[in-house]
Amino acid sequence: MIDLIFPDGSARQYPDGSSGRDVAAAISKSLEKKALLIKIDGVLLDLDRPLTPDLLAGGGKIEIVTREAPDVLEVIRHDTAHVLAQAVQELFPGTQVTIGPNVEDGFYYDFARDEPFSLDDLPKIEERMRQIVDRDETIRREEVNRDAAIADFEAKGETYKAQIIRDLPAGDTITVYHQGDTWKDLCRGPHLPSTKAVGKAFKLTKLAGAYWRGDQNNAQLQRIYGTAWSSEADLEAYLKRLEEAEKRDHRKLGRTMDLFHLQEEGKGMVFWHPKGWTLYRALEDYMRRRLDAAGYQEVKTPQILDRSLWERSGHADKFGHAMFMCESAEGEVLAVKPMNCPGHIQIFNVGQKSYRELPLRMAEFGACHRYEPSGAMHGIMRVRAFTQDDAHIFCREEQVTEESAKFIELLRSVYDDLGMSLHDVKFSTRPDMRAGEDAVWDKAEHALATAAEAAGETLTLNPGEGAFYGPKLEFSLKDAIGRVWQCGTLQLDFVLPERLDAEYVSEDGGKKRPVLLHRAILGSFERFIGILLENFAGHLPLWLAPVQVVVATITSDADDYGRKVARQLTSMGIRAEVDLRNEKINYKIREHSLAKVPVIAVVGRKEAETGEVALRRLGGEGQTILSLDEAVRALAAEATPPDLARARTVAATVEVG
RNA sequence: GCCGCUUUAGCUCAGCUGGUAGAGCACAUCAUUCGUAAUGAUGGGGUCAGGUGUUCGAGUCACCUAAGCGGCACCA
Repeated sequence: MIDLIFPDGSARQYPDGSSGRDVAAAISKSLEKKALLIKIDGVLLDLDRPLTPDLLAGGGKIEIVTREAPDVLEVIRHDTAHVLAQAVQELFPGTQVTIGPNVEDGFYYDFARDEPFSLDDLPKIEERMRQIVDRDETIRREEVNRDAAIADFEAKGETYKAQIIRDLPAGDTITVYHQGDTWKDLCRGPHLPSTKAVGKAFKLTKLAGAYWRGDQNNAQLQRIYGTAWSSEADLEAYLKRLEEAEKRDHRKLGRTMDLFHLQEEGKGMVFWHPKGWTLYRALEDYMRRRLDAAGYQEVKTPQILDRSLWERSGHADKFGHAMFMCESAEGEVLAVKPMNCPGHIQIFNVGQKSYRELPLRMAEFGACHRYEPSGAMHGIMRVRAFTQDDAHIFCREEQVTEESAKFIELLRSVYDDLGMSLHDVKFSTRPDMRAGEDAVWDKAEHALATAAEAAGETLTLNPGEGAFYGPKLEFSLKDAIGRVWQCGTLQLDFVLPERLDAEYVSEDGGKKRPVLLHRAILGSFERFIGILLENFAGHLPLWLAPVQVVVATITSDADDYGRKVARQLTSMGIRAEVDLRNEKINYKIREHSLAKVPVIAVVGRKEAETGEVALRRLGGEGQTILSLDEAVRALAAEATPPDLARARTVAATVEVG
């Protein structure tokens, strides 16, 4: 007999070899009908899996899992991927299956087939998938012998599957799942009991090429992405959400808000229009104040520098293919800077530095150019010409922890001011192609991880993804449709100071190498502004909005007063425009609302007489009537950047105290 | 860079199986002076991404190139 403990704490015995289905059936017929999986000690298992003693070693706590359980969605998605694979193989004989994991909101499956799938194939595949669901094919787990399984898949021409089995660790149990009598796939499971349970709340969403095992030296497979949900309503809601998110695309907002454009002659290079540049400057001014306050010194280094410097730094070797080179009339070859660090080290190297000057924080809004691969470009988020909010902190080894903590605190405060929340913080360790001794890497990785953890960060390990000169922390944000972008970064570097010969005089009078911290908070202004736009769907906070207030007149009787209102706002530093056009107020409001102007000050004959303004908020319906003085004061206060607002509060407190 | 898709007026998009380009918005002019998301009329505007080919004839078919989009790979 086996002993099982139920969620309410009660214990019951069942005959050896009982499955979750037997247990559910013993409780009630309706539960058996609804049961899809079971959970033993927190682990999901097939409903029909015989409960052998080894499965119950963890105590034998059982839960019967039905469609409503949140865990089921993951299984539904994975099963939908299997149904997809079966449908594809039924419709396109000779297509090999490879892997089909879940991703956020759905799944994909990679296929090997000489002929490409076309978009027109997707509805046909979906139709076949629905048929497979209707066929209610039993899904059955089978443990198989490794060699036999390899031979079996080889015989079917499934070389990728055979390869996957070969690469599984020696002791692993190899399991195959059958869907009906004719189709099977290598899989660890668990799965639903039959294809009927998968349901039809799925949709194939996109087609893409993807390299086998993520390596571009391997064959390129064809990936079909899909989404799946436990109910049609959830699917509908998801598709609706996607549609809404697409409206927040920064490329679209850039056009409708007249912020920037890109064109063929400057691939990956942004033309900032007046309004976009105003936003950019508001952000840059803010960052400059924050850096000044945090003890950074701003510098400016040359845009192009002799190739030899990049050779010494190691960048030419690793990134030469992605650097823009230029040549003088005399034939000297210079590189357009792809980054600012070598330049900053040159400044550090002038004269003698004492340990007393460390930490030395050198900042630059550095315009960098990189020849990014054509397929990598994306709106203004991934471009070839961009400006980093870059800084390098030269410090002593024992200052790394404190400087890292200070940086993380600053980054958090900036993101907070900008209304952005971090998606995650990754810790990237030594890559295969790198500079520096392993002992140095050991030290650097340890120091950076310890510093980050001391600052209270939860890190996601990202092995092998560090910079060639050191490990890094990556602070990522999400765009409108959930893609993750690295923005902030903190990188610890023992290598470049060595290569470019940076040194300081230590307490004992000897020469020492400083440790170099590379860091950025926004990452690049271009990317960050893109994310900012998507995050706010264009409804920027007042202090960042390019046009903060439009004064809109109702009739020409109010023209003089309208001009006066705009003048007063402008005199208080508010970015205000006046719209005197002979258009209906409805039209003006619609137009400025579409342009995402946060505040419209409506003035007609009434306001001109009383000396008031009617303020209308973007997206809002009502209006607030204030006297002109009050309105100007309130808007000026609201338009104050958050750091200056804090400074004022502090100043006021001091005065009162 | 790789795979797939797309490219028609400033923007969003129509254009059937090849017969010589269309709408709405925007823009200009005129009329309208109006109270919180589109006033009306008139008008101008296109080497149909670029190139080569097939054809009596190409926006439409084929091929090449480029850019953009969705992924993959890359990301100092």
